[in-house]
Amino acid sequence: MSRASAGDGTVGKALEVLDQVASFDRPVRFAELLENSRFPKATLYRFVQTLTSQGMLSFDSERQTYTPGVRLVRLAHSAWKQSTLAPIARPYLDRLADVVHENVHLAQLDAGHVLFVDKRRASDMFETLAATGRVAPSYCTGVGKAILAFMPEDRRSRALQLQAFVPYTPHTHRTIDSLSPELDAIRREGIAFDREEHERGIISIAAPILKGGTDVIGAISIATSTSRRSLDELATLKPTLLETASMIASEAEPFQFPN
Amino acid sequence: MSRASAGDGTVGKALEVLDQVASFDRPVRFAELLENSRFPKATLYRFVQTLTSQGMLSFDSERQTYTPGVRLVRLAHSAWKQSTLAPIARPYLDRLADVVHENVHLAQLDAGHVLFVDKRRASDMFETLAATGRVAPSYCTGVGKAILAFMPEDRRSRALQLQAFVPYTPHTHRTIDSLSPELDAIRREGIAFDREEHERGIISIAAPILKGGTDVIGAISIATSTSRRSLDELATLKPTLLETASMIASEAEPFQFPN
DNA sequence: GTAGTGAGTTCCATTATTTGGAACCCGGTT
DNA sequence: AACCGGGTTCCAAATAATGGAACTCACTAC
Repeated sequence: MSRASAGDGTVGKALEVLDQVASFDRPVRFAELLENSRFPKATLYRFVQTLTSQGMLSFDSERQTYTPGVRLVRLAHSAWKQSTLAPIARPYLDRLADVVHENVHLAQLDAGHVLFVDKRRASDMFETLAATGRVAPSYCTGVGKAILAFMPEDRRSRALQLQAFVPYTPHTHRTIDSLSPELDAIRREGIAFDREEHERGIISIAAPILKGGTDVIGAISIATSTSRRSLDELATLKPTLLETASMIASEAEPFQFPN
Repeated sequence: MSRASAGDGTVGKALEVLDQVASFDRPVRFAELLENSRFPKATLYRFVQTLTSQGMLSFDSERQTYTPGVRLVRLAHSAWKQSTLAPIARPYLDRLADVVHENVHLAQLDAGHVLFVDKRRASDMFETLAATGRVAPSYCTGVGKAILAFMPEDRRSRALQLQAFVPYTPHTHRTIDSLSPELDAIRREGIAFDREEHERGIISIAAPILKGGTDVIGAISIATSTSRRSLDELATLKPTLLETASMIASEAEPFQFPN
């Protein structure tokens, strides 16, 4: 869970606190933060004060709770437009969603987690916004495995180290040892499947987006429910998916994306 | 432009740098930052290093440029869901967009700027995501003026102080003195209009979202182009807009939102 | 080919900020 | 009236930030 080196001075510590607040996913009281914090009361207090005064946190004085602040929304807009595959991939996702009439996801990796940076939904057009920025584990999602499989060895093992291997469903991989052979297979096939590993009844087919044919910079997937489609049906979409991925990759070529 | 007190120590300074990078809205070289920075070279350099290592900035090593980092996208997801009117307002915006078949915006104020936190578009469903988090000046937009008009006197004058009064179009207010009477009118009417003040050919009608009938926590607007509708036609939507605003307000009642 | 230039990077003694234990405040118990 | 626990403030000691200057490296001009 912890990011980079804690050796990033005061700023790193403050951002750690910010992450902590965000990780609650609900308004949180100072005391709750204190419990789970490595910082002493006074120190944590000052951080929270600073972050609030900076608009990175917002404080509800009636309930005495903190939530991530609106300033982040502004900053993220800029981040999304510039550090993300989303703007480039957008037209391709549109087309893909149009053709397959299923959910389409675009993901990148951030500190060992799959970060959904864009989404198309066949039916519900508003889910999109709410889903952007959501994170999911990499070891049990299609996009996650697609990215993992094509990462350079050292980064992969570091990313895997961060995984908790929570058994979400009966099909979830429980150890690195059971996951590794599948990653080898994904590397060979160029395609990954999510076989109800993260959520019961949800399956997906995913392809890595490979810059220069080798470096993963993200992944796209088509996801659906077992009631709508079978894995075999999804498999027939492999050529379409791969083609889309490679088009995105070639357009992204000139840029450098975090991976 | 500057936020809060600069007295927020190292963290505040680092965030200032982050804002600076974001404000470029394009990949930016270290030297460019240095030019417009109040920090000496070595200091700025360390900030940029720290922020990059923290994932708040991302560095393109080929071009030697910085952009806001993906970590922000993750954090913003949480912020958007919790510190924003968006989740509450969502169903109401949907309904409103359905009825009027025009662009519908939801905005809040962040450090003197209008921050669009959600959007519905009659025609293009994907604009939404790209538009969220965008900022606009408050003195020349419908939502901005609606919010300004209902802010407490002291906050309003502080917010106005931050405005540059850039003359975007011939109709843009050029001074506080020309704006003030209109704000008085808006306060009386409960409704604000954008009469092509920000962008030629774009008009809107906006209503504040008033918590407890008095405290502005945001605004909604219906925007369109002069080629589609006239100001008078927009004016007929006043009751619908006001009703929607008040419904959002009453649902938001129990929470505290930054304003 | 060598001096010059400018962006980016590192060094390190000085300086300013952060740190955190402890004490304090205050509304709500017992 | 004493107690409690979350929240807030204080301040001397410890630590991290600061920034002027020096260095590297790629590129250009002469």
